[in-house]
Amino acid sequence: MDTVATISPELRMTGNRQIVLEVLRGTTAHPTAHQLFLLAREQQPQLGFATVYRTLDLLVKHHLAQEVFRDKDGAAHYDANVTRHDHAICDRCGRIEDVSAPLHALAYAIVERSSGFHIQWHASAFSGLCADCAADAE
Amino acid sequence: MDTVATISPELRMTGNRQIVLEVLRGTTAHPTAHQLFLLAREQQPQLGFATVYRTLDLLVKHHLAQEVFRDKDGAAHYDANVTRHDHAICDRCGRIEDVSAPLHALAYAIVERSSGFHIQWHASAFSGLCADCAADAE
DNA sequence: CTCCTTGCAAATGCTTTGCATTTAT
DNA sequence: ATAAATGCAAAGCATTTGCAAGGAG
Repeated sequence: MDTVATISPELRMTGNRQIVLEVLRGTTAHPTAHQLFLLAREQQPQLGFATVYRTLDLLVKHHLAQEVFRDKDGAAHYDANVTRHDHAICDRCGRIEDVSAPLHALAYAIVERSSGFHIQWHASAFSGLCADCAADAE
Repeated sequence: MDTVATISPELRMTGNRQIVLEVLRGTTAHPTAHQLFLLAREQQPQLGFATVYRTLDLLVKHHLAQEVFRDKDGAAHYDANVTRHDHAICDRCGRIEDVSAPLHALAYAIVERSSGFHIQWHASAFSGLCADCAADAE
C-alpha cells in the first residue's frame, strides 16, 4: 500500500531533492531538518543546509512530506508519511512513535462540534513513557 | 471554581512576577512571551524581557501557567489556565479558542491503548476557520 | 540564453545565558 | 552579609533570505 506519490508533476526532482526525499522515506524516526541534512550529506558531501530547508518546504507544498510537530526546542520534525496521524514521544528514550489509531477523525468531530471550527490542519503530540521504558521503570 | 492556585509555597512572588501572572490571567488570548512582555511593561516600564522569560519558566515549573503550543514561527504561547485542554486556531482571523470538550481524556485512552504509552503531557492544536470566518467565507 | 537550483554567509526571530547591579531576607 | 532577582547585552538555536555561481532545458 503506497499512500505517497513517488513524483509530483510540478516539482523538478533534482539529485539533492531525490536524496532528501529518499532519506526521509528511509526512516521512521521523524527527523528534524538538521538531522536530515546530516544524513543526506553522507551521500552528497557538498550539500548545504539551506537546500535541505528549501527542499523540505517544497516537499511539504507538493504533499510528499509533512511537518508533524515541533519539539520543545522549537525544531520541526518531518515525516514522509503524509497521512494524518499523531505522535507519542517518550520522555526517557526519546523514541517517537506513530499513533495509528484514528484519533484525528474523532478529534475533528469533537472539536468541530464544540467550537464550530472547520479544521484544516492539526498537530498533536503526546509525551510520557513508552511501554518499554514504563516497564523498565517499575 | 478556581482551578488555579493563587500562590505557590516555593515561589517568591516578586512585583515583576506578580505583574506577569496577572497579565496572563487577565487575557484569554494565549499570548507569547513577547506579547506578555509588552503588556507587562505598561505597568513596569523598566521590565526586561529576560525577566519575562525567566518568570514564565518559573510559573510553568510551579504550575501557575502552562505552555500550550508553539505556533508556526516557533513562538511559545502561554495560558494561566493550567487544566489540560486543546486549542483551535483560526487561519483567517488568528483567533485562538480553547477546546473545552474533554478531548484529551479520550485521546489519552486511545493513545495509551494503541501504543502502551503512559502519557504525562500533550499538546494539540487544530487550525482551520473559526465559525465566524467560515460563515463570512460562504 | 534564460530560468531554476544551489552553496555560502549573513540576517532573522525566539529564547537563553553571563555578568554586574540591585533587592530581599 | 548572603542569596536571589533583575536589566542589559551578547550568545545560541532553528530557520530564512540575499546573492553570486553553477546547471538544466
